[in-house]
Amino acid sequence: MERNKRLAQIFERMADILEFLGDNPFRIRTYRRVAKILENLPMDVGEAIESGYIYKIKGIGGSTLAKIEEFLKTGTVQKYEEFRKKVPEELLELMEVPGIGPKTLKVAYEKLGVRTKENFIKALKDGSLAKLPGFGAKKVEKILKGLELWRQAQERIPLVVAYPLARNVVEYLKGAVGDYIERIEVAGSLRRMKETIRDFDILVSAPREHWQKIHDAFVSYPDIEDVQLHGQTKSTVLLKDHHRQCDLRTVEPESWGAALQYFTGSKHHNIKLREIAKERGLKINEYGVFDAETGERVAGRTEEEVYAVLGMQYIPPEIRENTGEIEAALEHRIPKLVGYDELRGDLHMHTNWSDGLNTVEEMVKACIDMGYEYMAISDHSQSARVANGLTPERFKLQREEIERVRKKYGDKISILWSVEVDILPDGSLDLPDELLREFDFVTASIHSRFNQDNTDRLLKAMENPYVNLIGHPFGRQYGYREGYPLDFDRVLEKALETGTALEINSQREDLDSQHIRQAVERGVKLVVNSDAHSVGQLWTTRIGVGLARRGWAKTEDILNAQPLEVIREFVAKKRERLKK
DNA sequence: GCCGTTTTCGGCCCGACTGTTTTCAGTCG
Repeated sequence: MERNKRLAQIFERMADILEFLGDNPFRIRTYRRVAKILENLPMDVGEAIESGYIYKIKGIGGSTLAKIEEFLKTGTVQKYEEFRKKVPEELLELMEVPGIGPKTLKVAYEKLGVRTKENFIKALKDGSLAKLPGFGAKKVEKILKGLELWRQAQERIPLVVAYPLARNVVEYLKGAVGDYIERIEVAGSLRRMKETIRDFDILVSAPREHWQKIHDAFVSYPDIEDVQLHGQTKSTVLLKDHHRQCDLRTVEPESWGAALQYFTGSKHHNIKLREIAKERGLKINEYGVFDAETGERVAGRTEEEVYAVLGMQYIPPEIRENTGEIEAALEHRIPKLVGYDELRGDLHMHTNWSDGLNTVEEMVKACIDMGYEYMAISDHSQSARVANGLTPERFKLQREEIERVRKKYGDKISILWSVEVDILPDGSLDLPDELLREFDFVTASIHSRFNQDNTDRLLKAMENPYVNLIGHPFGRQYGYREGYPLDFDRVLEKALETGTALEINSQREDLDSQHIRQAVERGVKLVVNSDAHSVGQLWTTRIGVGLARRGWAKTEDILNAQPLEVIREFVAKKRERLKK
């Protein structure tokens, strides 16, 4: 899949260059769309061509196909190589800066001879850009501010970090001006549960006479670094935490659904939606859906209404990426995704026996509060020395404590005795089979040698009859640490063959939604876990369910959305099948 | 660039805000 990514980058880059050159905007859009398609291709491009899959994709035409074939043959695209000579790479980077667009750069390039980032900043500061027609002091100041913002917001933050930050703002607003608010929701990429987040969009519906009070309260939020915009329909602030930009928009209640749909995006999803609306003689914007002829309002109060009037099934926010969901909704074949309230248990958490903060009893009480029917205590095994991993002897002592807690809380929740056993460099496990067979559920994970391809290591671990789940398969922490190289296709195949599940690790965001979608399509079972090291981290399974939904996972795809008997059966079946 | 039982040519999503304008261009989401 590396090739897909590289090719997608080429198309994205060509779009940037064309934008700079002032080319036909629709051609630019096409290139960007192609890049997006390639990124989300469920198979390698070469395979997509051989199998004929690619010919069925709408949006890939003759000349795109020729470029793809050229790339497969020569490793590059001639047209791209030509384009590259026309613009300094450094300038293209600046297009990501808020306030700087292609036209600004082009003027600087042509009128001032700017060729580098440094040149550009100099032109801003010495006033030479401000003198040009169409520019002025304020514009320059805005761009300088944008540069600073860009530097800080370079890094998108992981969803699991962003989520509570946005929630805090919402809770604050509810407390401060809740009486005036009819509805409030975080929209944007956070609502879509995208793996990483750049900024927050908060949407409020309220009668117009209260809007100003709501915006006044918003810009008085205590953890603000800077107020950038303070209007009565839209305000923008910069939060201190991670320098995130946070927008607030207010709309009339009759526009709530249309606005929520609009501000949730994604952009590609919305564009496609409007095309369809247009075909049907409708016009759709953030205020509602209207008859294109008469201007009469046909929908807008709820999101459901908006999709229904377009002849579509309701599309859950998590899959609004224009990767097939719109076509599916038109044909009413969007599956019912696993729900946020459907998790019946959490199968991965640590206690103070290894590197967790809380006792077994504290974790159990917290899981009862979460409303779980079952849970698994899964401390580290011995070779995880930094994590205070347990030797077989200490596991026996731990088991005795779990037995004691079971007696106390057994009527409220089923406590599984589990382990996160280390997969050693040769693919063998850190504990003997005689001990592994005693556990109710076994998760195996890699915690060493992150720089090598670990495919064979994982495959071997999956062949052990007592291993039920591979923990954080890619060994990554989204936004912080790239995972090791892995042949995911082979992992999926082996998982299916051996009856082993793969973990959606909520805090690490490993797997990501594309992997999840592949697993779901292949029929591999998944488990959504928190990997909590304290009671305060148990909530994060909400993130994992969000990722699962982004990957189109249904209830039956998620093992821990099933009754305990199903999990017991899953464990027994593998042991039976691979009996030694 | 792509696309088509209303088109193989002429379309291609939509609105707000800002700054530099006196009617609009550029940028953003």
